[in-house]
Amino acid sequence: MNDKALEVFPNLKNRQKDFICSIGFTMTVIGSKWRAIMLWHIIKNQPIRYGELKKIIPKISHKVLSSELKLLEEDGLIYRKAYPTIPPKVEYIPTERGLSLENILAELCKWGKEYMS
Amino acid sequence: MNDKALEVFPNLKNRQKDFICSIGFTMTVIGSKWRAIMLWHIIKNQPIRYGELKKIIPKISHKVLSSELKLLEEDGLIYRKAYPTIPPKVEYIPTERGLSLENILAELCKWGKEYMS
DNA sequence: CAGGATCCTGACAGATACTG
DNA sequence: CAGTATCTGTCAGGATCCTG
Repeated sequence: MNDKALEVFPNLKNRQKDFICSIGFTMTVIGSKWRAIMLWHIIKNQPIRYGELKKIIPKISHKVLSSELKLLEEDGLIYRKAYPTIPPKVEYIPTERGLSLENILAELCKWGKEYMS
Repeated sequence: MNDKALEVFPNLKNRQKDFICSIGFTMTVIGSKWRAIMLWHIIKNQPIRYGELKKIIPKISHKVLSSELKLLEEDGLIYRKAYPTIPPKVEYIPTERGLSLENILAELCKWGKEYMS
């Protein structure tokens, strides 16, 4: 039942096992406190560097930012391009799969805007 | 900045205060583990009774189901209609505001389906 | 600059039992 | 039937300091 999902999202097995419905599955992928926001900004500002992302989302901690970036990468939603320079430089860009969520994120953004000034 | 949001979603002040972007706001409303799933089934099976919802989402516990229902009600996304009979009967139906999320939920469902069999 | 390593805490979440 | 009450555990998320 979830075999296909686990094939495509290998690290999912460490997070949640069985999804009664596909909404639960999608929410496991983007439903954390920061992941949707991060993916949104990565899409809108690609390529974006670690520090820039931190500036755009100031409230997120380094630990959460880096661990969530890793999860997004493991889920194949973003791609991490590291330049072996000193000081290091890392850029993040969305993958095709990440871009497939753009419409949803845009809708989330739009809906929320109606209740904010 | 969030004054309007707090007006319309009074109980939000107990959950999260400042939203850097509207995606974060929307996710606070529907981004929990169960809330999106619950709202989806309430929309699709309205009016739906407590026990029916529990059957559709078997993995959720009574405690979480009832507390999340209360949150959905406080956020004005669903309406709770209680019949003062014995045994009690309660029906849940989406409000206009709840229905305004239907498209988003449908998209979440559609996206997830592509990765499940 | 872009993180990793630790340590810590409260909110989320589950199990079970009970009730008007 | 539709929930509470209680007790417990887990884990996302935060603070802080360290490093190639």
